[in-house]
Amino acid sequence: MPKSKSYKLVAEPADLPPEADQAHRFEKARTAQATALLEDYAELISDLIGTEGEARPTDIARRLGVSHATAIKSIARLKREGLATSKLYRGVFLTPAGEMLARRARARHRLVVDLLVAVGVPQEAAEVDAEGIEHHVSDETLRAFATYLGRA
Amino acid sequence: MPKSKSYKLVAEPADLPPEADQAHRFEKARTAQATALLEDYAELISDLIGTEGEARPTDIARRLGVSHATAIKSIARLKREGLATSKLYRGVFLTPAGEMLARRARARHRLVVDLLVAVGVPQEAAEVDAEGIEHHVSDETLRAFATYLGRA
DNA sequence: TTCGATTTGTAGCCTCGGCTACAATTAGGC
DNA sequence: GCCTAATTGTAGCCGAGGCTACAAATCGAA
Ligand SMILES: [Mn+2]
Ligand SMILES: [Mn+2]
Ligand SMILES: [Mn+2]
Ligand SMILES: [Mn+2]
Repeated sequence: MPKSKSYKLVAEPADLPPEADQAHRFEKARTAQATALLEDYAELISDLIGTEGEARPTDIARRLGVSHATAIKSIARLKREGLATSKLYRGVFLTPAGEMLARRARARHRLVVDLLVAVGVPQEAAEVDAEGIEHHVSDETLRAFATYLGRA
Repeated sequence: MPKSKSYKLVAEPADLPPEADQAHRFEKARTAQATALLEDYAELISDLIGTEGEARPTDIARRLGVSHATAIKSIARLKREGLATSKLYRGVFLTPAGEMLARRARARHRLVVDLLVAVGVPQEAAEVDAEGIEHHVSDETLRAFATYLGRA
C-alpha cells in the first residue's frame, strides 16, 4: 500500500481550486479500490475459519471464483501487509490486524446490504451490489446508514 | 431461485453449489470495476465539453488527479473500445456509444448522491463516496433508488 | 505401504493503470 | 515572424491481479 498520506485529520482548506475537490474524490475512490481485495479476503478467510474450521487456499479460490494461483498470490500480499499468516498445507490465518479488518468489513457489508434492502432494493440485487459498494462506504456514511436503520 | 435471466455469457443452472453464488457476486464486482474507469472518463469528458466547450487531455488529467501521461493512455483505451475519438491537439470527443455511457453514468451518479443524502449522509461524504459506489449500482438497484426518491 | 488424487506452490505471461522523463508540436506574447 | 511556454504524445518502468502450465508436497484409499 503506497504510504497513503493519512492526513484525514487535517482540515482541508476551503480555498482550493474547484477542480481539486473533484480530483480528491477520484483519488479517494482509487484508494478505496486498492484495499477492496484485502477486505474481501480478510472477510472471507474469517468466514471460512468460522464455518469450516480452516481457510485453505483452494476453498478461498473457489469462493472468490479465481484460480488457486491467483488466490495464493493475493494471500501473499495479505501476508506482506501483515494481515495474514499461513503454514504450509495448514491453511491461512488472520493476524490481529487482519481480524480487525475482517470484523469491520463484515459489519460494514451487513449494514450496506440492510440499508439497500431498507430502501427497497430486492434482496439478491442488494447482496450482489453490496459486494462492490461496501468498499466505498466511508465511516461517516456508515454512521448515517446505522442511524437510518435505527441502530445508532 | 437464483434466477435473473442472465446474458448469453453465463448460463445459470438453478442447482448450483452454494459457493458458486458467492463466486458470481465477486465476479460481478470485478466486472463492474473494469468499467469504472471508462464511465468516469466518459462522464468527465461530457461535462468538460458541456462547460468548457472542449475536453483536453491536460484538463481531464487535472480533474482526475492523475498525470497527463496516464490520462492520455486511458483515453487511448476509450478509443480502442469505441467510446471516444480525438484529433491531434484538438481535444477528445465521445462517440454515440460514449455519449450514451456518459449520460447513463451521470444520471446514475446523481441518483446515488441523492439517495445517500436522502437517507441522511452529509452532502460532502455523499459526493465523495458516490464516486466509487456508483460503479457498483445495478439497474435493478437504481430503479429501487428512483422509486424511493419518488421519481419512479 | 504404496500410489494416485488433491492440494499447494512456482514460473511465466498478460493487461491495466499508475508514474517519470523526454520529445515533439502547437499556441501565444512580443 | 520568433521564441518561449504550454500542451500533447511516446517510451519505459512498476505493481496489482488475472491466467495457464508445471512441479512438489501431502493426503488417503487400497
Ligand atoms: Mn466486497
Ligand atoms: Mn464483503
Ligand atoms: Mn466514479
Ligand atoms: Mn461519476
